[in-house]
Amino acid sequence: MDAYRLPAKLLKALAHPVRLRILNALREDEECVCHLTAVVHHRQAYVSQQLRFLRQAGILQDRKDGLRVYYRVKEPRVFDALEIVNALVGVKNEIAPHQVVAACPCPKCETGRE
Amino acid sequence: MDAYRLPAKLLKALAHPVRLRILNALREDEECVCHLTAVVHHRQAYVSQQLRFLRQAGILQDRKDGLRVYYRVKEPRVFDALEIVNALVGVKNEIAPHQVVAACPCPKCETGRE
DNA sequence: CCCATACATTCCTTTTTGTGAATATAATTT
DNA sequence: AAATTATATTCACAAAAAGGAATGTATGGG
Repeated sequence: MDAYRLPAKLLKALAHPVRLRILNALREDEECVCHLTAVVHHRQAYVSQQLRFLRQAGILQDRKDGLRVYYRVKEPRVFDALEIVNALVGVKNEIAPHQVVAACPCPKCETGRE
Repeated sequence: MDAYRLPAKLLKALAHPVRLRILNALREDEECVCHLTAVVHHRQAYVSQQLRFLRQAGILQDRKDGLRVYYRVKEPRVFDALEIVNALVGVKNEIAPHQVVAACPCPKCETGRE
């Protein structure tokens, strides 16, 4: 009967400030955990927890490459939904094109620093 | 700093099966509490709780008319967001054009029965 | 004024979620 | 193989949400 359980579950995964922030960092490209940790200003273990939450909700997908794990958004349409929500509450979050973070040792930040 | 708190709060209000069901009943028009209670198959007090939740989140608006209180969705754009979410999880909830409910004594259901 | 009806609120208990701390795993380097 | 680095998991506790039950309020009718 409940055609509402699944969407509710997805919405619940989205309904968290830190997770929204992570998703916003994944708007244009995949990122490694160390990068997300730096961007989001939380401990690595905590970020991993939220990433697992988003992964289990089917929102994120991960890819291993050596020591690093890269996360990406499975379905860009989530951003369409989030943009509507942002508009409804009068918020616009800018899409930063891969913020290079000093604390992040990943290749993408490395080349940005060169 | 947190441009993510507000959207997260709105999403949390949406992230609940019963509340989604209520919203779906409000797709095309306002409805009174007694009608929503009948449609949603929950106790009136419980429905009132969820309605308050949605009202406090700024999603619903109420209008008094005699004994009855009619609720309506403030911003139809929430349905756009919800439709994307539904599509993402592979659900489509049909828009029933004001289901006439036997248990509901409101004028809209009355005229439907005549 | 009393009663019935429609809706709201408050209180309480159970369950779920949030978050920190510590620890585990797995690939890489030396 | 040991150490290092990147990431994941587990445990414990606090905080919040879910939901039931009882009760409160307000409007309209007799």
